[in-house]
Amino acid sequence: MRDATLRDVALLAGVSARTVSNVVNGYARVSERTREKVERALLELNYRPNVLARNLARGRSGQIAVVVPYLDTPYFAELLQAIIPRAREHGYNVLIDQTDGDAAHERELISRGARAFLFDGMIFSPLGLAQEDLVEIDPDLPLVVLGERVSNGVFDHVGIDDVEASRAATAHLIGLGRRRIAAIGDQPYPTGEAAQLRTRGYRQAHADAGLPVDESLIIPTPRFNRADGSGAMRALLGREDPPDAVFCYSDLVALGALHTALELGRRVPEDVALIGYDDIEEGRYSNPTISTISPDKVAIAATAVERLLRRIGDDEPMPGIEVRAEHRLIPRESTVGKPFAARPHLGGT
Amino acid sequence: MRDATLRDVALLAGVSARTVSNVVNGYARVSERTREKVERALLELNYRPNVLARNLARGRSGQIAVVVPYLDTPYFAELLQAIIPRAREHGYNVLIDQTDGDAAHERELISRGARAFLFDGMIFSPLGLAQEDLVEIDPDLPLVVLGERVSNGVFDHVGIDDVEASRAATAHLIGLGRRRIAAIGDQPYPTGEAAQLRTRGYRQAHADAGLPVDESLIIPTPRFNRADGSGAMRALLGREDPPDAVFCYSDLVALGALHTALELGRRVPEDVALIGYDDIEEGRYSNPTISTISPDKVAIAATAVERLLRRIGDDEPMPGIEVRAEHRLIPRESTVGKPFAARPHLGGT
DNA sequence: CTGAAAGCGCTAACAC
DNA sequence: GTGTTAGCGCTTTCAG
Repeated sequence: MRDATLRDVALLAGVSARTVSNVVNGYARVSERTREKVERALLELNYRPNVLARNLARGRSGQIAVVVPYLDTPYFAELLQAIIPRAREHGYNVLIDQTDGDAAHERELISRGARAFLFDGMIFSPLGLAQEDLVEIDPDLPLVVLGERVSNGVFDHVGIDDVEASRAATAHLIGLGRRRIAAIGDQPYPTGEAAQLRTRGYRQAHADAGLPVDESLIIPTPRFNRADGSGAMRALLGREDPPDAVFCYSDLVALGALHTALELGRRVPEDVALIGYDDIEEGRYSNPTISTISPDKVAIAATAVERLLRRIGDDEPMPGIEVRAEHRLIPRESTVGKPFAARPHLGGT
Repeated sequence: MRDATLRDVALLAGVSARTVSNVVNGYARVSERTREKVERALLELNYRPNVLARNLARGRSGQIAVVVPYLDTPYFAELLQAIIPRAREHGYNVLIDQTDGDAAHERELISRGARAFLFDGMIFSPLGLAQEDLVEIDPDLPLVVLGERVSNGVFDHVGIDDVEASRAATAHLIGLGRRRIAAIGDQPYPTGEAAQLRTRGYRQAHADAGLPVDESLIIPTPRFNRADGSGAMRALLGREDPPDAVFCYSDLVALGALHTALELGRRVPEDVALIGYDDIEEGRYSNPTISTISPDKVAIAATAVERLLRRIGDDEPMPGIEVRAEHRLIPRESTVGKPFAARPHLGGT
């Protein structure tokens, strides 16, 4: 049997479609008697509004898109986990897409998706697209960008202060007495802005401490994953003058680096200390556990959704703003060692 | 400026909406001349079909829902990663939802979502819902269930042979000479069918080897995550007669157990060997790496999507079938030790 | 407070 | 081949 439509309900209740609609959506005041009649009919026919029709009539899709480069990157998975319930609270469904960092795909989504009424707005974590590409987006598309870009005034941007966080991470290593500190994850090309901010913080920490930067210790990697960290670490440890500490641009990189360091017989942190970035759960269970920069993901998710819905709600395009979420440094075993184990102190001068 | 509609294009091209629709959708044959005219108009107006309107007219939503308990569980993330491109190939968008294992939420999705035209079909990995709950679903909802349930004939089911995989995992440990083998992850209640299948395989391996099962070594856990594995391992190692091997019902459980074993000063695999389940990437980078049961996720994803689309396409409800995906056991360091390290052999009698 | 009716933009009989 | 047109099911303006 076909599902009941609004009209069926109206017929049964002996009222017009308009009134049923009012009841269903809680719009205008409906008299007590009418409401009861309608509600009985609603129940009897087990009515469910057809979302498609509703949205067509309303001129919106009721969905927001969340676009990330990779779904199986724990950081994004954890972020999504926080975004979905927030969106749902506000009656929005979440359409997820992964771009694999493909610039064409990212551009396509930005230019077509919203216009096709696939979604009303988008939370976007760009990878393939450089800052300059983002200026060409449709200013009518409600957009919130996550991560390390800076708003250009047309979309909102939410992220942490990457330069400062990276500076703090590097300073933490310096404070522990490390002097040859490598950095894994630089991306010295236009789409690598995220990485470059971290490199900047790394340099700044060195400058603050009056330490020179050995450029050969800054290792570029195509992505921020385990394999990248592993490969870079292997190269670093193969040198005659290996580093005594490494600032990794993601926890995944740190985990890959850790794996390889141990495999090659190095002790962590005694021989080489490691700090990551993102604070994914995995880093709390590795052996040793990974020190990290912890961005406030819940706040990022909540802010992103809140800003996006506000943009969707406003007809006038509103100027893009910049939101800084909190972050903190969490020292764990990969820099400060096991809590109760007796081991030589490496810190101090 | 408002976006161009089909009608605008028709007007400009001097044809009817019908013809434009034909061109856009590649339906009936259109004469070369007309097609050209239309395509020029299409381009000139930069036309994009309104998906909402199209779907309303077609009576479908063009979306499939993928419902998993937790998005930040690597196994699900990896599965989703494989599902999304498959669905997209066929022109479907993927709506993702996480239920947190909440039975009410799961039931709600099953009963309402499709009827509201939110999605045309659903790939579902149930957690809160017991097998018996699934029989009550709308037989008209195209549904593919993932994981450890068995099809009841109304929906399709795709998964691996859990009993056999679990038997093999346990037999692997027995073959290495282990005799006191614990199992972490049992769930002796109606919604724990997944876990129970694994326990069954565990028992079977013991029976095959003529070994008794120490019931106190079967540790139930509420979920399959790191914290569960860690807690269970702590309890096991606190006993006077600790196990010399553990079969963990997920890699996450194994990773948590590993963390705690090392923390308590045990050597893995010398003192206690560990095997997991799922083959998530994390297990290939842990120290030591985790032996595991590897389900063919790509095949599972492809099969699930393919079956679902077939069900969506068929008007007649088709009988649910059972699809078994491949799996294999991957021995890694957590059972067989480091490849080149000199260490005492524990195998043999 | 409620009814009638005009769309939302597209698809797909049904004609010609 | 192509045009006409009646919906898809809901929202919402305009009357009353």
